[in-house]
Amino acid sequence: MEGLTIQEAAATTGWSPRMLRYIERAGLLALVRSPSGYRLYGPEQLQRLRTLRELLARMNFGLAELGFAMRLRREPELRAAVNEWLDAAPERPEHVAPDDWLRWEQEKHQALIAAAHTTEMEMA
Amino acid sequence: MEGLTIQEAAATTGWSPRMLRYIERAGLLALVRSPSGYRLYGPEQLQRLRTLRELLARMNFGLAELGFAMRLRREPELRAAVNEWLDAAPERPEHVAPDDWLRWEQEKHQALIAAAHTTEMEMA
DNA sequence: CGCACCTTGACAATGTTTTGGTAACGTTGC
DNA sequence: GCAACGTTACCAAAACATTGTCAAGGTGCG
Repeated sequence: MEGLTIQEAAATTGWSPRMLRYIERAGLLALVRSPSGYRLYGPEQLQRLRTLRELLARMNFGLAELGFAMRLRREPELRAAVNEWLDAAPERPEHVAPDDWLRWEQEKHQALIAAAHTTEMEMA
Repeated sequence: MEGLTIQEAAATTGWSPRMLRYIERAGLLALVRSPSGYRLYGPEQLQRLRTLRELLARMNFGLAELGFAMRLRREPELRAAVNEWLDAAPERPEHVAPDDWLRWEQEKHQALIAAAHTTEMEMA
């Protein structure tokens, strides 16, 4: 009785069973297993899964990116290397639009969104 | 004369001209432009591009991930949200293989590589 | 036992990112 | 002015991420 099965968890979190397995495999959620190997979802896991949904939707990124963020925490070498590279940024060009790249991350999506239906620009 | 043109830069860094434009657009490298709009690559940029290559190859990730790392630096809200979610990790399950997820990031590749042609396993 | 659930693994459809090519047009240098 | 380069903008192929589905087999329970 210690926890819901995958299908029940799917029902209450909005993820599909397939995705729940994917998320576990991605290392984003650790689960207890029943003696026979069934995944068991406790209240904490369920909460975490719901929060995860909001997080991805709200901040506009995906599981892969979150996985990388996790990697950055757990691999000091990786973190160091990435930071070192990013720190070396203060570029030659004095005249750089500092928020230029920001557009990029958004446009990736908007490009398609815009293509889909050309309306709905007011939502922003 | 202040800096190489894109094709010259490509030649000395190993990136294709196409990729050099992509990298700039991704906000990973800021460039000076000539009066007529030509991208100009100085020694620093060239060095940065070479370093970038090594970094990605050595730590096994891509431009998108680096872009996200950059996003994490520049968007406090994002960083806070991600950290908050990850901090809530100390899971129910006491018995978690701590390096389990690591396999994932690697297997992603191997899966397809193996599927491609079942030969050529010796190349590794 | 039988039925509905679970497991892993594979194959595939879809969506997105990465990368290349090409077209249309401006720049540089001889 | 012409050849060889640069620019942006677009289309397309390849790679990867996301998601579904199905097969083969184990588990739980009436």
